[in-house]
Amino acid sequence: MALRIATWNINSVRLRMPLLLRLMQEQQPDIICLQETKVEDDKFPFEPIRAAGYVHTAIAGMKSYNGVAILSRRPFAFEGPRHWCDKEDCRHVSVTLEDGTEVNNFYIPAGGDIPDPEKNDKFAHKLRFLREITGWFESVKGDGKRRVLVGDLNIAPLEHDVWSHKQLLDVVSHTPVEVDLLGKLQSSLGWVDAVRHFVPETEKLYSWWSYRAKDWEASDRGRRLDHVWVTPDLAPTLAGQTILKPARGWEKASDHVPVLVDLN
DNA sequence: ATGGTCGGTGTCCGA
Repeated sequence: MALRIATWNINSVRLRMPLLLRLMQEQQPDIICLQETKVEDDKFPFEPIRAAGYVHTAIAGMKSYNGVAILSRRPFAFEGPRHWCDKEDCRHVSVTLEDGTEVNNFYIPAGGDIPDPEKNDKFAHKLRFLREITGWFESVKGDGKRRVLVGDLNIAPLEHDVWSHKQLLDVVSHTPVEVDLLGKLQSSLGWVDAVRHFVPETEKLYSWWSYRAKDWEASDRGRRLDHVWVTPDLAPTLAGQTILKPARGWEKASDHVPVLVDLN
């Protein structure tokens, strides 16, 4: 059975409900993983989402910051949110589909501006978060479960995942220390980057463009911060990818665009 | 080298 999964840092699910409905109609994903929903669970806008056919939901939200959600047309089991770094800051939900595939949706800490964990607690948090989830996946290695990992990982690992490798080497999201830790996370279960599976590493690829550029499209100073990974047993089922760049030009756009992957 | 813009909330913080 085919599965289309989408990940999107929506930057407020309430403000961008019309865009979420547009994504559903245009792309017909089976599963949508959202980050930065920025809403408490009792205020989550279930009604329009259910009406669009996404009747299965797993959410973990808080006031003002962070927040993740999995919206699905397929049934799943939800074991509740997981907590990392001794914080309940709504950065991860995972569910298990009926065929046993586990879907993990992460919002990894952005890490602030200064790429030094000694001087910047936010960067220290980002590095610790990466180490903790790596340890978690290493601990479940060998359990035979098929897994998908998606989300705003807030790291652009490859040279051509950023507009200028040289100019971003000291910029949080592309520094060697976090790229190295993302590589260790990727090694934990041998995760396959489902988008780069189809697009050569020599080709520029972005999923985020800053709000601060006068003309995001003309300057095109993007970064690929949003990812879809699958465990090696799922790699043969990969059928396609879409980074929905036009969504950056939608009215009242998020600064991130949806990333979609098709599995057979 | 600098500052630029968003969203949610509250008169700033985090991205």
